[in-house]
Amino acid sequence: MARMPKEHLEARRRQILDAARRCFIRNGFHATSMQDILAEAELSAGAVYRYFKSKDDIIAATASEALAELAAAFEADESAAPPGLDDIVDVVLQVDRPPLSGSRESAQFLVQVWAEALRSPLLRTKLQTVMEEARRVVGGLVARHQRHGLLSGDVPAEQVADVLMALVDGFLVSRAVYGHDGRTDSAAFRNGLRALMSASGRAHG
Amino acid sequence: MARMPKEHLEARRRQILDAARRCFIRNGFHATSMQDILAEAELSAGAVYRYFKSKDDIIAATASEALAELAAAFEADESAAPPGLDDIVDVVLQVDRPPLSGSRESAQFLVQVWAEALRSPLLRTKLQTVMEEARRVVGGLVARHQRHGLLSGDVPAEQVADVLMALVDGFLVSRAVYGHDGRTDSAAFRNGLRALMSASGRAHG
DNA sequence: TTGTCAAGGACGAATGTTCGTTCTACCTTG
DNA sequence: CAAGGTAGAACGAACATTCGTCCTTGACAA
Repeated sequence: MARMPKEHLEARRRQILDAARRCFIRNGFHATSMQDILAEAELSAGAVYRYFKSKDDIIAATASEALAELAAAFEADESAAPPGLDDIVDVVLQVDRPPLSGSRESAQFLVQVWAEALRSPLLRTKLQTVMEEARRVVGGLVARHQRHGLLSGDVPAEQVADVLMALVDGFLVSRAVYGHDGRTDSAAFRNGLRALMSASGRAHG
Repeated sequence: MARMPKEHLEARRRQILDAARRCFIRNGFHATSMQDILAEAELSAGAVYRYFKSKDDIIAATASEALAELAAAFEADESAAPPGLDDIVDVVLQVDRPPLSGSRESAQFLVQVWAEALRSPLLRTKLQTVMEEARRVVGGLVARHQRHGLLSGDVPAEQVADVLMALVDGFLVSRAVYGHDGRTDSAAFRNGLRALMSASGRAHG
């Protein structure tokens, strides 16, 4: 019996997933062909189909991985020292797998995942689960601030959490679409958010 | 000569674009086939190809239309009475073409457009142009608030504007992915944002 | 250590399908 | 009735996937 070390099996999977991810970022899930992935991974069709049973399988695997990284970034924040509410955007900066990409690519891939979630009920459910958990984490953060009197307790923590989550998503969109200019600099973003958070309560024209 | 009334030509275009848009929302640009569009529009291939020279042409037309609607929503805000900063999200609620969809579908389509902008330089440029203009409008709104002392003048208006723009984008993502629950209710969202904006300036744990 | 072997792994041409698009014949309209 | 509009079959290209073949690997006996 010539069974190869299981680490090589995992390495091949990684090789394929990374290549596929690069392709998906470049062209989206459905405009990249299998041949694109094969070329990027420098493997033959037969080789790839040994590790994944279909293209949809590869799509699901890469998307799930991205969501898992996003979830991990939020969960890491829960146990860590509670940051200021205006640091929330930095959470997404942790979502970044070194060998592949800078944070820009991660943001771009997440945009593709959102789009795909609109047509794949399974992926959609996974995404909703991850964001539900993230909302819980951020909601706890908000509630803590409310208890410390740093934030009005009149408004449900969840509503504020939803705003912060939207900020994260919106920042990801900016980063994905506009790239690395001032608009996607997290420090400038945090600065703007801090200014907004210290506005006088009644803002009306 | 049997030239048909020009209004019918425009009506056919509209019919095709609307059908295509519905398909694109349902399945994304590249997972919907021409046959899907033909069936949805209840037209033959020959008919559709009289009005659009390719599928990419249809994609570009629908995407441009969506961006134009987004731009119009922002520009409408510029001339109108200046709303409170926390009303900014309502701007996107105007981006909604009646016969086609509720605001949910518009949000879903915009997510698809974002994803497509990552692979189409032309669409990307258009999107950047629209958002640049929107940033100018929102930036002016922020500057006005700063002049009235409702917002600190220490921070560049653009940075605050970027945060608000991200809020809009993030709200669109929520609306697209999660649908019509509390999280996508603009009133609740505005409520949360208002709470956040009246936080004490030093928010740190 | 080294030679042998069976099974796992990789390849790439082949397959059937589906895609976007075109073409020709027919119909409708002013 | 002529020109514009429509239909739907037909086309080649490109797609995801499979298959037969060959190569590589690790286990094991000597």
